[in-house]
Amino acid sequence: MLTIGQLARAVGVSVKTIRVYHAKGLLPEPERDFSGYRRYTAQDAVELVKIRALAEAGVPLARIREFRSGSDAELRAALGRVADDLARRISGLQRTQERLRQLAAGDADQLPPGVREHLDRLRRFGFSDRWLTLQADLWTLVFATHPSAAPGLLRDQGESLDDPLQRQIFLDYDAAYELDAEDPIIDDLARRAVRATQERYDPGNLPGQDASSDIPALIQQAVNASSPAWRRIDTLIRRGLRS
Amino acid sequence: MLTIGQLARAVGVSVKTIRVYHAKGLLPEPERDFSGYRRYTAQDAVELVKIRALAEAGVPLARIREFRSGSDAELRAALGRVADDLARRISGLQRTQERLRQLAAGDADQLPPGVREHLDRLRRFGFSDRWLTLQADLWTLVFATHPSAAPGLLRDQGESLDDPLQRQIFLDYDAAYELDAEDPIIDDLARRAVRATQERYDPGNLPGQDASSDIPALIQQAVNASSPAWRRIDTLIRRGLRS
DNA sequence: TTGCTCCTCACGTCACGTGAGGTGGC
DNA sequence: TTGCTCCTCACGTCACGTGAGGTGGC
Repeated sequence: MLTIGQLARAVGVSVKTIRVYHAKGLLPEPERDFSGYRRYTAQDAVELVKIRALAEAGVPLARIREFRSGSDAELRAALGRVADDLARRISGLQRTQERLRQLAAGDADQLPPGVREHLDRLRRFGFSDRWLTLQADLWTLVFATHPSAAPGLLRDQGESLDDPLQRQIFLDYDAAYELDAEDPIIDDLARRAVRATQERYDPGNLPGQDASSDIPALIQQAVNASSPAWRRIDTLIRRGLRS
Repeated sequence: MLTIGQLARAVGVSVKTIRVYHAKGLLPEPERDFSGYRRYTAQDAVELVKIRALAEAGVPLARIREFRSGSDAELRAALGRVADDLARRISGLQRTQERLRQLAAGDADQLPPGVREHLDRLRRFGFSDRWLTLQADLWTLVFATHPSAAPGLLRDQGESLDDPLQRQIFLDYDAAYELDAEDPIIDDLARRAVRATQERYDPGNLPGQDASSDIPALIQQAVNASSPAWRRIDTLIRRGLRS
């Protein structure tokens, strides 16, 4: 009944797409008329609509062909999984859309909300410019990669600065940058940091140690790279928290 | 601060993706350290997150590069358009998901709902097997390609069969299949069909003539191909409806 | 007759993925 | 030292798109 062009228009695909599906064995080659043209039935159109639904859902063509050879029950189950996958992809795209709207609304080249204030506090407490730069980079990165978790983490960090004991540990950490890695001050600093962390957080619930976020670990690595002393403090703290 | 691998993990892309973005000029090449490794700042991560938002929204990489060179206002407007496009794509995917769920639930290899009954009626009215097959194909195709409009069109078709005059026209159409294309019966039939159509529908609101659906036209073409007499009827009816 | 559609190769494209073969960092 | 990461080509892949060069249908 239908030529390849008519079928293509009916289903909303290109002629080439249909020919590719024939070549890959997704859609059986139909009868040819006396001049060699493919002639399609409505059943072919129904098949093509099904194939398109799967292809649009992101299923690779090779897997769609496998579906055709499986049993009806298998196919049913596979379709369910594909639909679930698609649901996840859709919500991913909705998050992408949200980010686009945010980018369209404001200029994201500035510091994330609250970070400016956080940095101002650090400056007043006497932290070094190096530490401030590092913190600016850190929070920019956390906000860019984990927009939902970032505000909570920043608030937590702000609270820990309220405690003079904690604050002193951070100040000492900052100052340790230029120390020799073997300096005994470093061992003392690491011990205090471990104790303070254990008092502040439940064990097994340390911020930045949860599986959902490896960003702090990355930051830590990047931080470590810049100073042998900082590298040693990190090693000692990790050892202390594990034992 | 960050190596390419760390940046990749932070943003959730592959190392290769980042290198491709450098090669295509989407993301500027960062400084290298003394051993030739690329070293990224948090700002680079923010840039990369923006690029990914656009890429995930389906914007071609070449257009993303153009965005970077445009003014801020242009970029803002372009982002809005991208977000709108994405919204459309998302609702398309939601329809795809709905189709997948339907395929997972029931076996779609059978006739669409109501078509079986329609065909039974046609048989009782004395239509030929050829006509029944054609109608089965036609409705299967319409339901596959226009699932939301199809039930209404089928109901409309059912109603027109209630009218003995209309029904006779269809029966004569069916029977004309084997007539010579020059047979005067055909001219009479075409005149009656035009009159009935004009009485039944508002001019400019003929079903299947609206822009939203070229399916009936395709079907008609396919139908025409099988009989010179039917081809002639179609030509005469179109001429009659236009004048 | 003229424009439109169909046919089959063959090559192009887009956004990466995958080694190959070699070097640097903890 | 050993496994992991980085580097630069070069080629592969997936799902089509795009001619090339030719023929059929209204």
